This record gives sequence, structure tokens and C-alpha cells, in this order.
Amino acid sequence: MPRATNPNFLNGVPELLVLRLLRGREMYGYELVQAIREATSETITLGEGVVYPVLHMLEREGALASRRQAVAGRSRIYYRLTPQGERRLNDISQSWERITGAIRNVLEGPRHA
Amino acid sequence: MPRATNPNFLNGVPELLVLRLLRGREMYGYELVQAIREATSETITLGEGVVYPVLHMLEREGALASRRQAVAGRSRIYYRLTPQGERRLNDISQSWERITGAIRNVLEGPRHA
DNA sequence: GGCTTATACATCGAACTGCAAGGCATAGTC
DNA sequence: GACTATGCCTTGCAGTTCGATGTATAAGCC
Repeated sequence: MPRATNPNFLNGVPELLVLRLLRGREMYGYELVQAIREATSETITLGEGVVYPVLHMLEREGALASRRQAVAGRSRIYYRLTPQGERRLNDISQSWERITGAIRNVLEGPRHA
Repeated sequence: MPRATNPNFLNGVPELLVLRLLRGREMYGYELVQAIREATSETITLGEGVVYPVLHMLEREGALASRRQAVAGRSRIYYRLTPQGERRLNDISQSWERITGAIRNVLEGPRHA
């Protein structure tokens, strides 16, 4: 019998952060790398080697749409959330809270009235 | 220059849960598998294939000590936290809270006064 | 007696992340 | 003309986690 499974658990935090930061305003990859560092006060630093593959994957799956723009001789690719991407963000956020909530409960102890 | 790195990030949740549950009372592997399921209200289910290797690794590194005991024809291996294991638990817990706190901040948005 | 389920240990291969490193190109600065 | 910052990208490695599988005993059921 197949085991009940936690769908990969806590992975996908980079994906979660990227989706969340793209909610509301479009950004390009390099910008996201720095935004993540700032938004987490240096706690989380994702390299380009993490962010770009995530962006490509999310676009391939329809969660993001992109737009090319030249700026001062440089070519930026701006990404924005699609409706599907917003749904995805909501799903992952919820899942994230369920799981970290469960862990938090365990850490805080069985009962500390 | 070497990139600043987040030390493996969010992995090691099984380890964290095992250490936490062993704080205070000793348990054996099979018991831990179920305790984790119950303590998280079925949110997190770790198979034996996850728990046993973690136990072996933690013992090998001195965070756990074990004791064999026969119960009703079955042989159980009880694990308990060593002082080193307690330190390890504290470190990981702190790190866990720093990181999930940072993520929570991002999820909640830049400012929602 | 024969079947299934629960207890209890264990290992292995596959899959997936995430990371560091590196590569390419332009623009600005000293 | 060398170095840094910006901006894109890919690849190989290492570490986790997962699911499946294996072994053995005990207990319940028909």
C-alpha cells in the first residue's frame, strides 16, 4: 500500500518567495535575487542559480508570464503573475502555513497552558 | 568570491522533530513515527525510511544514546538525548525560527499597518 | 490451521532540491 | 585597461526525503 505522503514537504521555498514578491508588481531575475535578500534581512540569500531555474519552470507551467525590455544596453526579462500563478501562490502559502504551524506546535511542547 | 549561503535552509525538519520529541523522554523508532503523525495531527507523516536513518545518524554524531530492551518478544531500541543533542536541538530550533520568521514577514507583505 | 494486521527493526534506489561555480555580454569607474 | 556591477544563463554535485521492500515475531479472526 502506498504511504500517505507529505507532498515534498518544505521544499519550494524559493518558489514561494518568488511568487509572493511578484504579486502586485513585475520584476526581473536579478532584481528578485536582491529583493529576496533585502526582504528577509539577509536571512535568506538565493543565488541566481536558484532563482533563474525557478522562473523558467514557473513560466513553463503557466504561473508566470514574461516581457522583454531593453534598458541602457541591457536586456531585462520582467515576470508577472498570471491568474494561475496567483492560485498557485495561494495554494502554496496555505500549505506552508499548515506545515509550519504543525511544526511550531510540536516545538512549543504538548501543552503549556 | 564564495557566495553567502544559507546552511541548507529548511532541510532537517525530520531531525528537528525527532530531537524535540526525544527531549524529556526516551522513545524508540517505531514509536517516533507515530508520535510525529499524532503530534502534527496527520499533517506530517514520516515513514520509517526517514526516521531510522535520522536516528542512526544522530547517534553516530553523539546527539543520541540508545538502549536495547526486549518487550514481549520484540526488541526495541530506546533513544534519548545527550547533552550534545540538547545543544543541537537548541541550535536548530533557533535557526528554524529565524528562517521561518523571515519567510513569514515576506508573506505578510511589506507593511499592512 | 491459515490469513491478515500490527509491531519493530532495517536498507536501497530514485527523485528532487538547492547550491556553488562558471560562462557570456555590456556599461561604468578609476 | 582592469575591475566592478548589472543582467542573463547552465551545469555538476551533494544532500534530503521518499517509497518500496525485506525480515521477524505476536496477535486477532474465521
